[in-house]
Amino acid sequence: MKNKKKNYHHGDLKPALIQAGLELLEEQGLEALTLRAIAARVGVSHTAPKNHFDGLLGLLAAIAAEGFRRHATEMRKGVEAHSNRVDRLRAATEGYVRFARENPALFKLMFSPRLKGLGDPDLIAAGSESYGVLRGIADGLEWDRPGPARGPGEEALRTETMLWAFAHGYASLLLEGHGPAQSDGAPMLDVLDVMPVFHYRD
Amino acid sequence: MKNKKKNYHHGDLKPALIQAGLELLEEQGLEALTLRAIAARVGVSHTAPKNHFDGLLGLLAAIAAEGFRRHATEMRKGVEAHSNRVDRLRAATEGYVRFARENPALFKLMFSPRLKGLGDPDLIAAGSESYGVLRGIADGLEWDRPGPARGPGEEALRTETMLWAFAHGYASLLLEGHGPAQSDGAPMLDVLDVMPVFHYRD
DNA sequence: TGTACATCAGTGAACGCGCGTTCACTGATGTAC
DNA sequence: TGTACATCAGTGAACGCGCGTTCACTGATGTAC
Repeated sequence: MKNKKKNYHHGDLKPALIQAGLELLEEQGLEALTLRAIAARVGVSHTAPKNHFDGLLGLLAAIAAEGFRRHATEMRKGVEAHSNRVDRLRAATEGYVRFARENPALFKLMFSPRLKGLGDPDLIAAGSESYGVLRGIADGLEWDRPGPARGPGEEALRTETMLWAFAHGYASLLLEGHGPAQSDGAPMLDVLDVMPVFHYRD
Repeated sequence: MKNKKKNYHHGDLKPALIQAGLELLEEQGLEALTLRAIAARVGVSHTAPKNHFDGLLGLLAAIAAEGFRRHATEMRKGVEAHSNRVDRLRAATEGYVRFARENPALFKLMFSPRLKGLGDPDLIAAGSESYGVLRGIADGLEWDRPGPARGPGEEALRTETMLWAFAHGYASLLLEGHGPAQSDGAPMLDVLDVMPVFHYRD
């Protein structure tokens, strides 16, 4: 039944469109992600997605949500191989950057301002899941102690902010080709060789 | 002569187009930056820019180059107020982020992949000028000493990479509204309260 | 000082393109009886 | 077991939109003599 030729109804169009979008992103980049191109890849008319998504933006949001879920998985994968908390943090950071390197167009889509204003619940939940990985690991860690003492809540937020800014910035520079020394084609220093050293407050 | 009404020739069209582009960016964002819109703002037909720029991309490159020059200026402004090297570095970082906050669309254009592949010499030079500010200030500074000892060249590259990743990531999260705690509308922690502490190697 | 003429800078109509959306439709499926 | 019918999912032609580019043109300017 599933492989019957020439079904008038596709039968599984919604996930098929998301999958096609992910493939298109990888092969042709963010600008190629149009309703017509995605539908054509599935072999369906370009008006068919309207039955499953709220226009192009709805479909893009679903693709981005899947991206955040994979992003979270990529970070967790490295984390679970370590028990030491600092090692776990380093593995998560490495996963953050690895995901961006291996899925550059998807990474850009995930952080696209077009989707931010949409308020799509699935996308928001997936984003929180991804943020939660870094957040959970960073909690209780510090990397230096400048300034006055802080409450544990503020200290945690500070660590998260530092870590996200660094990981996100490293990934962005990498994708944009704007990193130090990259103008002459040299590779960027490895992220683990550059990231701050964190320690666990006793 | 300059203010004569209804001049057939504009007389100063090239810089006027760049200025109009900067204003459009500020008022309507990156997506509004089309040949037609820029030309209309100057009061000229939308084919006129062809006489001064190599199509839309050429004009965008000129606008981005002006952006990098202002970016460099913004960083230098804070730097010159301090003599202590660590303070100078912090001021430069603050300038980096302030520029992004005050010119979000221009900042995005400057790092747009569309322009990276263009190879426009003026744009490359302006980018290098901006990079050079952080690079010059970061040289000789470190923020910790993990791992084996390094040569001074590699250590400098490491400091630059760390600093750019952090500043660029902080600015990006800020613009995208994806920072920690921002989903519930809370402001991000100040960049200076979050950035790593650098010290000067004796 | 005047004239001829080449060059420069801007015009505006037309073009082709790809986009998302709308709309009337139709084939397939599921359900009530 | 069969039939009627509502609903669902996909079709394909048409539409309007804004875009950058092309093209023949024209008004203004500068220069040679």
